[in-house]
Amino acid sequence: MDQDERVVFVVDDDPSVRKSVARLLQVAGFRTETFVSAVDFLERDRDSIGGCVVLDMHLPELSGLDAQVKLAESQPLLPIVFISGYGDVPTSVQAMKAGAVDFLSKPFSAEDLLGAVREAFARNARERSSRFEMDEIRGRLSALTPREYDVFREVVTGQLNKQVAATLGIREKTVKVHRARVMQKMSAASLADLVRMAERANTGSDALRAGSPVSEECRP
Amino acid sequence: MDQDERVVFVVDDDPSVRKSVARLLQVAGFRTETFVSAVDFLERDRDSIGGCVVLDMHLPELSGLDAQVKLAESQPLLPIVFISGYGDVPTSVQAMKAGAVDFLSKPFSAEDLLGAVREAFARNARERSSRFEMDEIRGRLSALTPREYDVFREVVTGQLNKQVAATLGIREKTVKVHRARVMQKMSAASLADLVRMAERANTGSDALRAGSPVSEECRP
DNA sequence: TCCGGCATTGGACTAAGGCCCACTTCCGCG
DNA sequence: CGCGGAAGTGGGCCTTAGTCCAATGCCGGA
Repeated sequence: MDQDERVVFVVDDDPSVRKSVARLLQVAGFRTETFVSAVDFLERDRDSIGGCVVLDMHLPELSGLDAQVKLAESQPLLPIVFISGYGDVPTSVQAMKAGAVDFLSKPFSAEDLLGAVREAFARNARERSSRFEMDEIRGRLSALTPREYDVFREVVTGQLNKQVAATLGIREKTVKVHRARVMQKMSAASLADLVRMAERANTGSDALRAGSPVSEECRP
Repeated sequence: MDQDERVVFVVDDDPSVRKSVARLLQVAGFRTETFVSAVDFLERDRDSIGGCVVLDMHLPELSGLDAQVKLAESQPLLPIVFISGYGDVPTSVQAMKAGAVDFLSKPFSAEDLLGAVREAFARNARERSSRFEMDEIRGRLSALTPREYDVFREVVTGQLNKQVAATLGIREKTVKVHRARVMQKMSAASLADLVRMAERANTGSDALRAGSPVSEECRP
């Protein structure tokens, strides 16, 4: 799913735009797939496919913004480059706030589109590799038995075996056994490794949540 | 610099806008300061002040976008809420790409402005606390002697004292001494703590850089 | 019912880390 | 030129951590 599974999905109801955009991207070396509507596109199986979406803002049935929301809910997260004929400011701002890579007004230059698509690819690659890493860690984490997980949590917060034993109400000896198994199952060469894994497994989901909730700090 | 040092800086060349925006924010409980031009604002001493900026896009001398760039170069990083009379799409997109919180077209509703300012405050608070934490760590880090720093780097990658001694060409005994001092100076209660500090000290500057550079992954 | 996974503990032993104290060398600074 | 900080070295002692082998009790599935 690595190299050639990187596609630019072009979604526009105007055949001439689809054609010209697709050609432009193909000439630049991108693989493309075109869709007439967002609904069509969303029906396509996108599992384990990387790349990005060039999405027209004004589509029948499902608008660009709605498609963006739907896309954000599904896996894998494909960055969006919007293109729009008579784009208005609020729409473009909304799109950018929702994480779009760029918002190009037609007519746009080839350089602008290619630049945006490249940026989208880069973003997708980052997102992808960080997700891959996290899935890897989570997978190993799920292979831990409940008790091992208990020990894991305590250990990565810096507790000594003795302290872990006290909190869990077991012998220090037992903690050692669990701990050794944790290190094995997590493929951690050292405690430092384990701590780093714990960090990623957390910061990952936090990062996704960050930004939206209106917390306490926004009060005047 | 905590509670009351949170100000909304309102920058607009139109007196009536300044007045109404300031009043609106004050009624909502925000402290405000108004400026006629971006140049004026940039001259103000903003050290250790939190809050955000409500910035008009169309200003004489220095435009909103230019002011945004200048502001991004200086400390502290104040989130920007743009307001614009006849905003065009490319400008708004550019502003959002450069990290603006929102881009409101005049006339805008009180709710929209207040919502944006609250979001900006929240973002500022997050940025601030993470920066504070990082400064704290960096400060301690800079208190380490060169040798201690060497040991620190090796230790947080999970090397055993023996291995550290080998790479540095010193006795394991000496490593232990340095290591102990590192733990003290960094106020780390455990190796896990130390590793986490090392992570933050790194991810911090990385996070700021991320997003802009066009790396290798963007090729088709 | 028997087997395997899980949790638990024990003993013995080695390696590694932490702490206390003392001592030397080098180097810049007053 | 002496002083102090930084670095390196050493011994001793204790605590922790890691490892190998072994064993018990529990529970659910074949």
